[in-house]
Amino acid sequence: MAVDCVVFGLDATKADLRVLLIRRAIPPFKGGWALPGGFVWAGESLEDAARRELKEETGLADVFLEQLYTFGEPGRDPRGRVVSVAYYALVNLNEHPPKASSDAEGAAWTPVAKAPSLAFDHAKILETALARLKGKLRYEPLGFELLPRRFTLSQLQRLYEIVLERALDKRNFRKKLLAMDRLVDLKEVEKDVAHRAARLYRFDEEKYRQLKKKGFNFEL
Amino acid sequence: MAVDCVVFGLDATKADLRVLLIRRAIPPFKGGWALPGGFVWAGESLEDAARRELKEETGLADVFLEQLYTFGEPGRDPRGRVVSVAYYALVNLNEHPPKASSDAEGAAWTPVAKAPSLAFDHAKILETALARLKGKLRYEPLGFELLPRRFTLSQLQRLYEIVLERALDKRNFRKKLLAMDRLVDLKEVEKDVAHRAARLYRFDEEKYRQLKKKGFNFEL
DNA sequence: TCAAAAGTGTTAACCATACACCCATGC
DNA sequence: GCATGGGTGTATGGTTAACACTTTTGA
Repeated sequence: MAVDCVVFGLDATKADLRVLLIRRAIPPFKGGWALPGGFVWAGESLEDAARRELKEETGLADVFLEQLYTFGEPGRDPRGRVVSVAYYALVNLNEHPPKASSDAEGAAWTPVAKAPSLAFDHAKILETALARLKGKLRYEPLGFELLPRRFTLSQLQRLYEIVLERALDKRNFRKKLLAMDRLVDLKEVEKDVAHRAARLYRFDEEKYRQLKKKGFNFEL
Repeated sequence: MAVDCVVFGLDATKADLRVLLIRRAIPPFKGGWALPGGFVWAGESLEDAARRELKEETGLADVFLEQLYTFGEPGRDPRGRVVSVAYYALVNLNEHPPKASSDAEGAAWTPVAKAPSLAFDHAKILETALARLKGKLRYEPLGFELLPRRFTLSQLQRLYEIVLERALDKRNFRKKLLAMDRLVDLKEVEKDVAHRAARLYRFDEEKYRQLKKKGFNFEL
């Protein structure tokens, strides 16, 4: 019984979506790239195991984490029958620089488009996670997890464009998001930018939870 | 490592959604109601295990089956740590009368609204499956799995109304579904009904698969 | 003064919704 | 002939989509 984590991060400056990979320190696939993960302990819940492995292997803690899918084909692990429950996590890359430790000889934020070949069936897990992220972003405001707490509307739009892989109209995007009334205008602007400074916003989680309970629809 | 199955069936005549429950033949919870399921064999995939258990305990085979969620809280099974991968299945109740066998002393189609208390954390699994069914029905044409191969538009509408738990407008429903162009008019009508006979349709799976590849949207 | 990104409204097409009556059939 | 459910169209309001220019700032 194992868990694996697909951790997505957004590099706001370089405009690409990245995934956190580790180099395996132990066989099988020693030295190869893989998703962070490992075996579940006896008294531990699956989500706790995922968070523990994430912490151990990459230093990340307190991130958005959700169950993705369970992979259990008999031949997926050369050591024998290992069923793995995959989770996906979303983090803001700038606030969460990863550091390597114990099980992993290193961790690296790799652009998803350029991911190397991965150990086990991790390529398939990554693909499943990407599909889920794209699907979910369209009707739930997951995206905020990938941004800093204070962000501009352009950053938010860029995020949607990167994940959904298509261009969005600026005016329509703003209209729609502001109409959703989930954003709080912080009445502040960016500093030290070489162009007109943009307003900063934050996501209003409280309002979001209330509306979600009522069955509100957040489709983009 | 176990699997459990939430099998939904639609009783077209009585207009309710049912779930297939078994009476446990062995401890723990002997004699209590539970979802069909059991342990995964060594060389078997998770989905194969789910199908096997379904066949053994209820006689059902060749049904629509999809992974739902994995439940792994340490205390969920009194025998010790058992992680269970839950699947949900959709069947047409009239074409699939269940029969009991081996592990189960009986299987019964129970209206979901009146489900008895269930063994293990099966109530939670059922709840999760219901939420998934409702959510998915809105943007994927899952519903056809619950109907006979040949059905009327009224049957289809009733299904949506039962699962989504709200009334739908007849004219708008027909317009929308016919516009989706996923239904084949069989140029036949019902027989032996005490009112005007309705046209029969079938679902066009081929067209559906093609459109799905192109990212078409089936929202109702 | 230039470059770079922020910010802002209007129009037209489309889609969702609300709504009521006649039709075919078996009893 | 009546009860039952089948089948049909239109008008309105709201939502989405397309589209271009001015503003602010720092270098």
